[in-house]
Amino acid sequence: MTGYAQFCPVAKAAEVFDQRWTLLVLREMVAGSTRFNDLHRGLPRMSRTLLSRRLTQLERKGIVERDETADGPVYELTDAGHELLPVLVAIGEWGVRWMSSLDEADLDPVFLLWDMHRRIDREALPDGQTIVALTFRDAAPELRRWWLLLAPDEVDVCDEDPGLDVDVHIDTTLEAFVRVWRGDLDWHDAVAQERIGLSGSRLLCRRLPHWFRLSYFAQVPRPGRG
Amino acid sequence: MTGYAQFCPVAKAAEVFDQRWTLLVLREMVAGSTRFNDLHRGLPRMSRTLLSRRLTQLERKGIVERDETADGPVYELTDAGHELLPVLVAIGEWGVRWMSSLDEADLDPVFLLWDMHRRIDREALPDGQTIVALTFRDAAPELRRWWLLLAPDEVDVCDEDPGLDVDVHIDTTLEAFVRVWRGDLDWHDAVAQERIGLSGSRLLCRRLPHWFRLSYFAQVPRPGRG
DNA sequence: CAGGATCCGATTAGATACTG
DNA sequence: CAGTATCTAATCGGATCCTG
Repeated sequence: MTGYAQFCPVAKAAEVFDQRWTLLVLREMVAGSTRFNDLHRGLPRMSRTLLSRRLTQLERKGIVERDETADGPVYELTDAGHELLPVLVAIGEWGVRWMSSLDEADLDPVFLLWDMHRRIDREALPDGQTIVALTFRDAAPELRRWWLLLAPDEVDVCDEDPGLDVDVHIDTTLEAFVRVWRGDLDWHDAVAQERIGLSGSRLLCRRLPHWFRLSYFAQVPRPGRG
Repeated sequence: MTGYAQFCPVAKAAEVFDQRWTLLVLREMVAGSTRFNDLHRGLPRMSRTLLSRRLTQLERKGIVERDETADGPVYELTDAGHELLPVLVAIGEWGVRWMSSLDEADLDPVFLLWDMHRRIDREALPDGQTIVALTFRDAAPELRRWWLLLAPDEVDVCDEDPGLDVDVHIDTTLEAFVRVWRGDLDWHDAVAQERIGLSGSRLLCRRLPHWFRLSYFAQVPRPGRG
C-alpha cells in the first residue's frame, strides 16, 4: 500500500511529503531553480536517478510541470506547487526553532556556497567586480578555500583560485559561518568574538554584510531568547 | 544515511516529516489523543508495532513526552510538538485544496465515525440522550450501519444496534457524507440533492447540522470557487 | 546537459505471536 | 490496556554504466 487510505486532508498531503527528498526538491523549486542540474546543485547528496524519479512523481501529482524548451527541459511549479510556499515556510520556521542541533555532516560547504550565491543582493554590491575570498579553517583541505566573484550583473563561485586580487578575505570556521547564515549567531557578535575574521578595506568590510541576504529563516525568533 | 546532511532548517525538519505515518501520528496528538489506543483508533491501518516505534522516535527528537501515570502511560506534546500546529494546518489547507481526489479506500467509515465523535459540539446537543442512526448505502455490509448516542456529558459510537429509539436517521452514502465532512460539498446542497436523507422530527433535523463541527479544513476556500 | 536502465544492498513495514 | 519480539516481504535508494 502506498497511501494512507484516509480522506483527511493532512493524510492526502502527507502522501506527497512522506517521500524522502521530496520536500527538499520542492524547496529548491520554490527557491527558483528550474533546471535539472541547478536543482541537483542544491541537493548534492541526492542521486540524479532519484531526483529524476521525484520530478516525475511530482509531475504526476500535478505539482510540477515539465516543459521542453529550446534550450532543454525546465521544471516549473504549477499553481498547486506555488501554494506550497506557506507550507515550506511553516516547516522551516519550526525547523530553525526546534531542530537546531547540527552535526558535522550538516556543515556542507558546497551547499553553503550554492545557497549564498543565490541570495546575494546584487543591488547592494559596489560597481565593478569585487572578489571575496573565504577560508573555512575546519573544512577538509579541498573544501577549505572559496572565491566569490561579485558584480551587479553576475555572481560566480570558484573553488579554485581565480588569480585575481582579493578585496575582502573572510577567515572563519564552517561551524561559525553556518550559524551566522542560519541566524543562530549574529554577524557582529561573531566578528567581535573573532569567530569571523575580516581583512580588506574598512569600507568594504563594513559594507559586506549587506551583500548577503541571510537565509530567510535567520529572522525567525528563537525559543528562549526574547 | 538517515539524514540529509544539510544545515537548512527545512532539511532538518524534513528529517522528522519524511517518515511514513509520523505526520499522522502528530495530527492525532494535536487533535488531543494521548493514549496509545486512542492514537491507534485514529490510525486504524497503522500497525501497533509501528505506532510504538514512531512514538519512541518522536520522544527521542523532543517532540513527544511519555508519562507513566497511575492509569497507564500517556503521550503529550512538548513545546516543540505544540508548535507543529501551524505546520499541520498549512499542510492540511494545502491538501484540502489540491489533493482532493478520493478513491474508494479513502472512504473509511471507522475513521470517519472516530473523527465525528470527537468533533461533536456537546453544548449544542439537546438535553438528555439523542440517538442518531447512520446508514451508508455504499459501504460494505458490516460497516453500513452506525449509531451515535449523544448526550451533553457523553458521546458514544456503536456499530451494533443498541436497541434504543432512534431520534434521527441519516441515510446517505459514504462518498457524499465524506465530501460534506471535508467541506467539499455543502450540507444543505447534499440534502437538497437527496444525497443525504434525513428522517425524524422537523426540529431535530434542523438542529442536527449544528451538533457536528465539521473538519477544521471544511472552511478553507477552494481553488476555482469564489 | 539531461537523463534512462539495471542491479544490489539497506531499510522498512507489516504480520504474527507473546507479555505484564 | 499497552505494548515487545521476531521474522519475512516489499520497497527504496544509490552506484554504476549508458544514451542522445
